[in-house]
Amino acid sequence: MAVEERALAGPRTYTSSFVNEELGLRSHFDHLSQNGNEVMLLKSKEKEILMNSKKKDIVTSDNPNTSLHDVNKPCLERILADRVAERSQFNAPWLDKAHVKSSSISDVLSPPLMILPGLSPTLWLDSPAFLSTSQEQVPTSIEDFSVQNQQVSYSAYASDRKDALVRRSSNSFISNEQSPFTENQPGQESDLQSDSSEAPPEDGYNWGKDKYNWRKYGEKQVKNSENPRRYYKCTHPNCTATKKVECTAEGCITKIIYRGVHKHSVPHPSRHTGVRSDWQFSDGHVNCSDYHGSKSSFDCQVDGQEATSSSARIATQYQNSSDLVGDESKLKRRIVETCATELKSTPRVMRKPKIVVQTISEVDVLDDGYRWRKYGQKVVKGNPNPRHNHDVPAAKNSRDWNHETSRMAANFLEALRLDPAYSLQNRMHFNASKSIDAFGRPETGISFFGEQGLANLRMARLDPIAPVKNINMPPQVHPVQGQWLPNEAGFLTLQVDQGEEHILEQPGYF
DNA sequence: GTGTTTTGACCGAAA
DNA sequence: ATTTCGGTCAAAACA
Ligand SMILES: [Zn+2]
Repeated sequence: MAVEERALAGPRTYTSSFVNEELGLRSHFDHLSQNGNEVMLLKSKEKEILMNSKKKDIVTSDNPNTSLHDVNKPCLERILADRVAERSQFNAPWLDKAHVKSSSISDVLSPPLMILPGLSPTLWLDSPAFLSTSQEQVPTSIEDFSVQNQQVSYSAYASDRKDALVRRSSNSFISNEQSPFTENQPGQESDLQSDSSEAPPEDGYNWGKDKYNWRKYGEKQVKNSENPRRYYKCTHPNCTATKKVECTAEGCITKIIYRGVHKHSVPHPSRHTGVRSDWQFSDGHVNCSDYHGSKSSFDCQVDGQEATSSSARIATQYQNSSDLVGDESKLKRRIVETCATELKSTPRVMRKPKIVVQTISEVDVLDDGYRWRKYGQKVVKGNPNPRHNHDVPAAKNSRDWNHETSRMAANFLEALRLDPAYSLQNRMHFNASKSIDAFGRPETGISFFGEQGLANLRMARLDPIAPVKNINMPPQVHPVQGQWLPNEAGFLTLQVDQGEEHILEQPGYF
């Protein structure tokens, strides 16, 4: 493959700066349901944030001094996953709901987590999103987004051994893999790596696979890492998404770094009637269209009156709509995931994975019709500490601020999507509440704040006009440039990168 | 014949 | 100016 990355795209009309991404999730659930298997997500251990200021990555490492490390305690991720399983109508036999509701969450939320007054983990899990039935899988809360997305993002799959195992030889499990949820085609799968004799990861959770097809284009031994780094590029035409994977000799994935956003749908597992959802998050509106043509949307509105310099409220409503707008994603992001390396037996499948890092946005495609490759970044004079700017969205006016806050919120969602427990384990302050809105409908709210910035996400759930099924995707992350970084107090805050002004200067955005 | 992986070369950025 | 490093290229090998 050659140089399409550098080819100039023809001028395009700017429409939106948001991301459009399709993901097929329902098929996963279908498969899980069909096999009647359980979903197991191993807990993440407590993490401590380390900063590589040069790389602008957040790296965390194991902190053995936490209760999250205790295998015997229920894992929040498991709990959340089980909720998903529950909602998806497949078994999750290991969940002890009574236990969860009574005390286990508190155990999971180990000391580093600061549970604010008013936040009840039980309440959190009792949010409408979790209690909704499978007939109305409307993402009504952040939890909903995060959990469902975790399913997608990390391709959690049933612990059925055949399915849990990588089915190709060599290291090609990284690339060109069908979804583990795809129905097994006996003839096809037989020639693949027969790992059936090996023990699958106990968590039944394949952290190395995802729903895209990748082509390896390089491998390098990087410093300070005993494992080589392998470079992969999405095989989809004109897609610039890449990922880097570090693997032990045994095939245990220790680190995955995603970069870029796929500009296409998830490659469809053939012959499977999966449900695909298209999501668009465009200027206050989240539109969703699933595979069966049912469409829905909800508004993500910023309440300007509450939008002060320190807080904002984003009200989310669900409503029936079909105004999907063609939009191309212009966001390039980097998602770094670091996994623990405790794999004992099964090669190529991560055991007890550990998701660590946050997203770092990096735009290389601007919406001016051309593609741009970032070649440098510089701290501007007079800005001694750019990393600590923009805790509070900087804006020229309330609309700017609203947008910025909205993007912060979306990034928060993304953070949770990557790891629902992340915010907890990294001392992200948040608060959650459950209440009844003016129309008697339950609503779940979550607020998060760091050093200075404070933003409230308040998502009111409205009963959809028509039953909305299979809405499994979150609003897409706004193309904000920044990352979640711990501040001096150890709180995680979104840091909007300096030197990325082009983001804010996108026409039609502010 | 096509698509992918391997692997040393190559390149730009930073030290 | 030179070295180091991370990332990419691309030809050859491979499936
Ligand atoms: Zn792609």
